[in-house]
Amino acid sequence: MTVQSDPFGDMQSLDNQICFALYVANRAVTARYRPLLVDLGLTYPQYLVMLVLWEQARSGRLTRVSDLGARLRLDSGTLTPMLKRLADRGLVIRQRNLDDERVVTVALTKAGHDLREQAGQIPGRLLRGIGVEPGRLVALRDELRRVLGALEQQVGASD
Amino acid sequence: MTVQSDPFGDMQSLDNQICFALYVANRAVTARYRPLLVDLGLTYPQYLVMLVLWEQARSGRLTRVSDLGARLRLDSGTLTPMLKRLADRGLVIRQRNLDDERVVTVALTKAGHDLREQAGQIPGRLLRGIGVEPGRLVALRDELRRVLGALEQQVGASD
DNA sequence: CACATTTATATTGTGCACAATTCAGTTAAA
DNA sequence: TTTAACTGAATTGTGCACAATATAAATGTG
Repeated sequence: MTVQSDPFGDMQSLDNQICFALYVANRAVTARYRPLLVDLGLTYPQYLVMLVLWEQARSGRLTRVSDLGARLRLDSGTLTPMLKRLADRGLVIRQRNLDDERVVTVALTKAGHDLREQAGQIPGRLLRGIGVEPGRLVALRDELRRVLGALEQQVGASD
Repeated sequence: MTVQSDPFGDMQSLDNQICFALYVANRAVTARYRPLLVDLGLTYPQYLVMLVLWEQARSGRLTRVSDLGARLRLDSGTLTPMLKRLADRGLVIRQRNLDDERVVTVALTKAGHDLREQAGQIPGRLLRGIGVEPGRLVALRDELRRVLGALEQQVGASD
């Protein structure tokens, strides 16, 4: 019923099917996080930043804006205002590095650290809410990583 | 080296791995479309709207804003300004339905129809650029659909 | 040292997403 | 038929993403 054979760009071509599925799935999953994250006063991208900061805190290393950017694949145009909002909420502190004043380091406040306990419930609640077998999710994760790996390896070797 | 065993929310829990991978992969793929779409003067969401309109045009049915919303899972808060931009570029015409003035139908202009020919090259160019075996992509598509199906079936039966 | 280049972040502007609200128009009920 | 409830789209406001540009600081070169 959904089979098509149009030579031109239609929603049935493989690339469209995949990219559209990615587009919709990403928003659907983010929407699943939303009600869980409002309790913490976080958006999903903010939650990702906090995850990185919590992880880094355990390793004892200072986190720079560029570290967050490398990890989350976001640039300063996205991160700077986001981090300012997190700072406004008292979860992080942004400060210029004394050695190299171009660098801004991002550190957790006590409130930022403490939030981690509440956040601990989220993964379980989300997985339960999705209602998909873990095996399927692992398969999805692996397929995503494979494609992502291929995408990030190349520079711009298209055409 | 990336194995962790933290009981609290960290980037290594399965849900974070999957959702983060989705988040990054979606942006990476959209970034791949961008240089191909600038030739058409479209963003990726605009391209999706055009794909639906091209498809609908072949079936002869009129497309309402709510049809686009149902297909793309977007609400009027996103679609209305997007469609206005497409109308400004002369690709679509928005008009109130005479029978039911609450409804707005979206129709392609000649320029909108004609753009389809150029768009026809995009799927192939994108797939070639990704450099991943079609088999893998099909697997990814199917896994995405499975999870998406599970997500969209439920209402809010979480907790 | 002076000067060009590079690096790290910030700023500006555009375009999604989405919650919440509004509003016109339709339908249903009293 | 007046009113109440509902529907479909538009509006408003917030928060990402990202391109392009700007700024300041560090680094390299002659």
